[in-house]
Amino acid sequence: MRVVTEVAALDRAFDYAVPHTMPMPGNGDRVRVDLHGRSVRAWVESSVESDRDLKFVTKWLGLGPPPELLSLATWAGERWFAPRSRFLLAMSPDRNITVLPTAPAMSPLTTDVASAMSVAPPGVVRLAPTVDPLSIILTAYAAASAAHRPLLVLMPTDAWAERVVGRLAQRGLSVARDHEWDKVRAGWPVVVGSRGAAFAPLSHLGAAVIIDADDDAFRSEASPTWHARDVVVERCRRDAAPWWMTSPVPSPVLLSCGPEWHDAEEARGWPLIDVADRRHSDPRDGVLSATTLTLAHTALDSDSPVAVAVILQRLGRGRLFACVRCGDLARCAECGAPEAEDGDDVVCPHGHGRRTAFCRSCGATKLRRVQSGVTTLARDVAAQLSCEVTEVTAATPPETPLHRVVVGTEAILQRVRRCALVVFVDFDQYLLAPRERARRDAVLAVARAGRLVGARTDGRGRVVLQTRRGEDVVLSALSRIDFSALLAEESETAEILSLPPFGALCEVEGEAAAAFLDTMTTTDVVVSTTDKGFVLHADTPQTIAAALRSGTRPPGRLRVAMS
DNA sequence: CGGACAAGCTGA
DNA sequence: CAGCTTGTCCGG
Repeated sequence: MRVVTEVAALDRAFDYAVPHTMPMPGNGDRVRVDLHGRSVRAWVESSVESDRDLKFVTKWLGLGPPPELLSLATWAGERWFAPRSRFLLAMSPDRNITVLPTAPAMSPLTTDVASAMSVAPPGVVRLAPTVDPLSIILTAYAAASAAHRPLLVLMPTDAWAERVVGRLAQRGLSVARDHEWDKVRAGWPVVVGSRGAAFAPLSHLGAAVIIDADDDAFRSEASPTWHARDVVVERCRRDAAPWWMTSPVPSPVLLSCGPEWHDAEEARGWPLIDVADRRHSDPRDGVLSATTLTLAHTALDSDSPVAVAVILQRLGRGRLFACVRCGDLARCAECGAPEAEDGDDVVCPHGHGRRTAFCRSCGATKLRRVQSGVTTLARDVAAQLSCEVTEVTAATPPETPLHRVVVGTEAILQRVRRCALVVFVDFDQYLLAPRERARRDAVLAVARAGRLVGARTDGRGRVVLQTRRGEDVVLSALSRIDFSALLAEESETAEILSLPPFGALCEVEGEAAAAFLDTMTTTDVVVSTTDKGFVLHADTPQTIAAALRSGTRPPGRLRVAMS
């Protein structure tokens, strides 16, 4: 019997004999074996016999992934240059499971549920942020039940997944959460989860749905940096199952996965968006502009428990300098990054040069160090609105009671369900950020904010973007709810730079990186250096993975992040 | 990865 | 030469 061990550094198969007293384990099952003096857990890969004198399997531990998924783990390992065991672990239960419950039959849709279905065919669905995705999920369920196979649904957060479970159960569907491993493995009709559910142990998919597929939450932040979108598309391809993936503004990578569909009335599903241009505002105004203040007071008159959410995208760790007179932040003229102090000068942290310290907005020559961050902002907002505020960051415990005004980072968009007004205090932090992704992040943040305030057709909530920029492609796209120019530009940049989906890249970092790359024998990848390490470019991830496999790993730390 | 095994060092 | 450290090898 051939097994794959849990030892990540040992990504190869070993053969063992099964004792006569033990029933023959199935492929994918978990067993315990002795390996070079230690006892390790392993997955059964195949039952091939060997004529060598083999050690015996010590114990049968329980069920593992269905046999059909073993090759998916191999595929993922090759795709993201990682040991198979990492993915087999993601498909396995966290405790030993030896028996499975009996899965309920797939119930047909009742007529009222069927009438709530959308007609979107499989593919990428451009779905305005406030539009309820349930109709897409039900459409996919209909497809899955026709094939008598389960539906897999991925939501960006666990909280949202939990709400979807409730709503589907209400409609009479038998739903399992992804962490209910035994139910999933037994073939429950619907499985709902977040990113990790991409590896849910279903032998075959009937259909799959990813809501908000462009959300960052779908990429594993730890190595291996796999993406749920790619895993689900691959699973659907293998099972010949249809998939639906939604995004308010589908990225070029998402669009490369399949055909795109959208509603002609799309703009109605976006919130009302106001652009508060602060270029000519009185420098003595506070952090909230006059326009914002008026809207905030209207919002406070509403019956929404949380009325106003003020969001500051977290600033970099460096010290910030602002004009003593008008308060404008010292920023690099080229890349927009906040500048740092160096003697009497300020310098760009990205090496775009130095200049004598003066304010670009009002010409004053005196800059002072300012505290950036949520606490300062909260104090200023409280003073301007003369009311109590609650600070909300990722560190805020979920049970914290909220005042009617909340101030904080983007974590607010996860923490607050509804409010009347969302204010992006310094929207330029997105627009001026040097990162390639910043503009997309800006639009997605506004889309998320839209879910708190509701659609423009409801006419109640709104989103305010405070800016000092005049012409900007993001601002004009959001004002008109027309993202075609933005998408064309994004796609063009990706094509010119050979970024996904037009090419693949991979970051290689760590003390062993340089020595490791030297051992590679392939010439199909282009290696360039960055401040942190190296970036590999090639036509596909498979090309990069093959190049990496042609090398040998020297001792030392090595981090490989494949796109 | 981490156990096995060999070779090297130390002190009585 | 026992007892311990350090380094390399390799796993069924």
